[in-house]
Amino acid sequence: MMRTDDEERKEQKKKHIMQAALKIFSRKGYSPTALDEVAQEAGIAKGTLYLYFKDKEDLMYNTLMSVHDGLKERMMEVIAEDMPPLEILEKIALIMFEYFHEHDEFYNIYLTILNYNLLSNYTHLFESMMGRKKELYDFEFHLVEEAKHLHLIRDDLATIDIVMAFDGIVMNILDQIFFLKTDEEFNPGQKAKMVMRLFLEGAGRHGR
Amino acid sequence: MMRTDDEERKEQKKKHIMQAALKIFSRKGYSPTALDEVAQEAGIAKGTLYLYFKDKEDLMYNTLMSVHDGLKERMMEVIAEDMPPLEILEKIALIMFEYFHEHDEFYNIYLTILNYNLLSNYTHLFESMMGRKKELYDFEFHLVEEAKHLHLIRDDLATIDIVMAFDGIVMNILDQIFFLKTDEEFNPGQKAKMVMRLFLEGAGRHGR
Amino acid sequence: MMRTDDEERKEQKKKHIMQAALKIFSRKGYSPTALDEVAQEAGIAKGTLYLYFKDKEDLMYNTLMSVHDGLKERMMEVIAEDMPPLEILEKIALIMFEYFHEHDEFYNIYLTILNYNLLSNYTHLFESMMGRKKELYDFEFHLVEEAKHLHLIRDDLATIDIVMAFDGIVMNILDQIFFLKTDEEFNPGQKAKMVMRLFLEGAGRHGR
Amino acid sequence: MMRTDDEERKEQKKKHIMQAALKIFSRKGYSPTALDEVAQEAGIAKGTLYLYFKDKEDLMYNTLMSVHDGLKERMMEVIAEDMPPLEILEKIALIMFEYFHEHDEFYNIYLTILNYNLLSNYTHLFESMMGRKKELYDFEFHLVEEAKHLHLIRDDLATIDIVMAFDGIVMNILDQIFFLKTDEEFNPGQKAKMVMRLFLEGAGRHGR
DNA sequence: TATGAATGAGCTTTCATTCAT
DNA sequence: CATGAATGAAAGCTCATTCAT
Repeated sequence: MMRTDDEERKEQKKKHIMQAALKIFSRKGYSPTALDEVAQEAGIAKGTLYLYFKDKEDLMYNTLMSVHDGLKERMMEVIAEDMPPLEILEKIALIMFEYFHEHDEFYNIYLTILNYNLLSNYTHLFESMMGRKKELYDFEFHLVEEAKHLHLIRDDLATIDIVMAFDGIVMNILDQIFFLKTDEEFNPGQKAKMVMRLFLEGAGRHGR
Repeated sequence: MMRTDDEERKEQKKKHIMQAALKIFSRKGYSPTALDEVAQEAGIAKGTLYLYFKDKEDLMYNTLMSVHDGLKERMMEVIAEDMPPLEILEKIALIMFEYFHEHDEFYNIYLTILNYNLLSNYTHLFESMMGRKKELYDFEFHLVEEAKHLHLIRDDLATIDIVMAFDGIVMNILDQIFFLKTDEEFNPGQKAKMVMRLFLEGAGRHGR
Repeated sequence: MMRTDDEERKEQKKKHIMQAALKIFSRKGYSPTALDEVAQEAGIAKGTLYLYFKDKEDLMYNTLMSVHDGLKERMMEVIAEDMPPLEILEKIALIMFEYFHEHDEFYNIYLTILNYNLLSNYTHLFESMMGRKKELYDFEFHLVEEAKHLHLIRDDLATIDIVMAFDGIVMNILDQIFFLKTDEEFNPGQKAKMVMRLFLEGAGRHGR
Repeated sequence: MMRTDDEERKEQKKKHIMQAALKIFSRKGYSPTALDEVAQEAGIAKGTLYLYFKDKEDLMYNTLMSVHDGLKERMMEVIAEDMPPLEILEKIALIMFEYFHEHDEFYNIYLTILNYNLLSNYTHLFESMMGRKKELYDFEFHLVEEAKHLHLIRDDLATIDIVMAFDGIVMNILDQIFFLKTDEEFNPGQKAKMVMRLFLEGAGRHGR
């Protein structure tokens, strides 16, 4: 089946271009990135970009989505496993840490995703990313609810607040890696455990 | 004193322009914002912008700084008060909630500030914002250390992690307002209290 | 008579402004000169320029003309004197050397005048300067003709060519001062004599 | 060799653009020339200019240099020939006359070159042109020195003055063509001979 | 399929000129 | 008379997009 071969090759090249795009977008942001530079990074002609992507926004869109797909896939595997909700939450934190630690360049873009508001010119991208984010929140929401049910999570606080707190801790610990850049080696597993302790037990010394 | 009057007026006009700039920058981000639009929003001619600001970046810079100054001032007042560290932390959360709730447009810009990486083209802005952010972290760091000393905060976790967690919770709860836009009226005081409970006690049901 | 006083004052101020304009125009040329800078140099507000001159071109025009008037006046005095033609020519050279040596800033502008072609956008200025230049040529033409008549100048060459040669030597010796900037003190009288020798006797060693 | 073909074509197009640029620059001077007009003259889009030249100054620079290269080449050929110094000087005059007569538009630009002072904003251009001018002067200086040695040129006058005089005569005779525009056909060879006679023998009637 | 030269709309910035004070 | 804030046309330059090869 030649067709499939061709498609395979095409898909491969798309990936190649998106890798280059990720690098540049992540370094400069969307608007300041010139497609010239992306093409150069990918080692192709500028015109070729348009054989694989409709326009600049489409390139950005696909790059973001594809890169986010990697994260999502890893998340899916976890969800599929039959584990207690709090362990899943820890896994989520772990995956975030691992994934971003492995994919340096992804991080800035991911923040751009979350910082969706500034992309509001680009409706399509905006709405898709919004959807993705909500998906994760929804899943975490579901986990927390389940944990509440199992009396693992306090039930005197709104689930949504708890979800936001969890997500906030994870994201900021991540930021710590990229922003503060402490010398010590980053250990995802250890950090995920720490996050869970902070998240579940709190920072206070209550009674202990 | 005529001089002062003139300067006063000039300062006033600068503020006026920055308000317009804030609106547009916050809606579109830096690069996609055309100064045409800012001028129109401010009700002035494009050329007039250059009487008050050196160039586009200078306008962005001053707008961000001035708007952040408002927040910083409020923070300063709190710092000046002689209160226990945990109450100050709560005050910080409160101020964040109040300030951003009052200043809708500020929020996106503030995220842009935090999402500093994408502004790395604009070194001056970048470094100033970096400095501002570190200032706040440093202060929070100091508070947490003090609280540890007073046995109010557990001492088995790194202070920096605790600070990041606190900041993360606050920021994400904020995001909730703007992103999730739940119908219920946002009550800053209540939210701040909730944040402190979550932060100090954790989300878990341990023992209770 | 108040009127005359007023006019006097006005004329004085015009001169003052033109002095400033000369400085800047001479430094930068016409187009690159910003009226802001002229106003600043003159110590007045930009708007004030328009009370004395119709527009930028008018300012340039008057500045050039007025400054050229100074030279022309000196020339006139010479013409008035009743001297043999060759001595008048030497006087002309002398005046050029003296005048430009005294008025540094005038020189560039004067070259601009002569380099009239590039000012062809500015028709009025162009034509006036053209007229001025022709006047001088005409006078020199007349002198050479007279000298031919007196058998002081060879008559086997076209008068116009001789005039152009004379003017060319004078102008280039001038250039030498400003361009080559030899250290030795510039002595106008001596240079004028030298020019006349070169002009009349030639550079060759014929027979001597 | 495809590569060479491409480069050839590119070079050709560059030349084409510079021709258009020369036309407009020569008509209006540097600052008043709008690139729009150059593009129109060249029959291309404005953006295309930037594919061949870094910016406006680069276009000006290359145009001037390339056009001056043509003259310089012709000069080089003469220098290469083994001729007596005075004949070389005559050749130089001849080349100037021929070259400028053939290249109408070049002349104004050339004056601009010489009228270097007003280009002092544009340092790079300025210095290069200054260098070119000095080169010619140096060569002429060398010729005159040689001629002095051969007792062809009087030795009671400074060589530099003689050079300036020669150059001045040539330049002003040139000006005659463009400025005075006498109807009679311009005959470069004849003019060059006349210049040499004037230059060597002088305009005076001494003894003859 | 791939190229990269060419385009031109759109941007930032400058500055001669005006006019309310 | 004098001011200088305000204007807006016009310039240089960039870059996403197209298209002939």
